[in-house]
Amino acid sequence: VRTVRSHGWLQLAPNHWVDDQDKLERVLRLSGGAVVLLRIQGRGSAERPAVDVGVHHEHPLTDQQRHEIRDTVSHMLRLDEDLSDFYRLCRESGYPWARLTAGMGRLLRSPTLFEDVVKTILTTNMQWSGTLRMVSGLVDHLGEPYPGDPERHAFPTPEAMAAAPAEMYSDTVRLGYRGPYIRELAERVTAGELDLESLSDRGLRTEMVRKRLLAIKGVGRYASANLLMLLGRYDAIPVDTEFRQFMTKRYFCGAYPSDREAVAVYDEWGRWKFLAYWFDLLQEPEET
DNA sequence: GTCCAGGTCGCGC
DNA sequence: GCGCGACATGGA
Repeated sequence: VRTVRSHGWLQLAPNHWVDDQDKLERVLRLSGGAVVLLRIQGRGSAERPAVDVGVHHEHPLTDQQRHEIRDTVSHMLRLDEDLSDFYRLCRESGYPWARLTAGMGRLLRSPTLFEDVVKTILTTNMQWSGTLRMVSGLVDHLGEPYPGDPERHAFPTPEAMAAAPAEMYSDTVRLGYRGPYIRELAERVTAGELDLESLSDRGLRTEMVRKRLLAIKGVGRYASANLLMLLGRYDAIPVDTEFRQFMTKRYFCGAYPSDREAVAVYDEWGRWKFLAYWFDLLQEPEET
């Protein structure tokens, strides 16, 4: 479970991790409608990391398409995020994070916030296997196929998800009570009532972004904190069963702390609370 | 069968 | 603000 969690987003369709090659594959639908297959692989050293992106497409790519892919991959890997302040705090605190090296801490995210909101809602009150099943169902049934291998699909657009009949969610993908939440979200985004992607604006105040996220049906405290984390705002910790379990064991000798007490452990980390927790968790020896 | 998961909503207080 | 039951689904 811990291992799964540490690579969680990597496992959610249409992401596909090729284990023996340390490679991330993913079908991507470009804004113009072209559907391509990306193969993303790390390269270079720890000091000078680099990323190779292989693009598979029926036709030669235009410059605009190249730029879009470059921007998308950069967004997914958070190559533009500056974590140097967090690394500095780690050094200063003397925290025993021996394995922590520059470059860690860039948790994978999706090309769009829409996709991440959908996925986050599908993690709530659900075991990981259920999340995998539902996300795969959405991708397989509503995502556009990649022409080179029609078995593979992109993540569905809000339009495709809004246009799908309600039975698709209840009977085929079987989202349970989350179906109406997901459908309403897709409808509002499609109708232009809700501009999720504008929430990526770094100029917005975090409180403001949180408020907008909480206004989405199906997004509560945990989900909003998780989404803020995906947006590069680490001051809130998604308090879930995993967090509670870890904190109980790691800091409270098996006695259940309140959520408030547990979160307070990381108070000194200020706007980096989540990353502090994250590395704390990763440091913990793996179980089986 | 029963319990519950990487919670949230809609109540009533 | 806080406590509580309901909630679809599938896995343990």
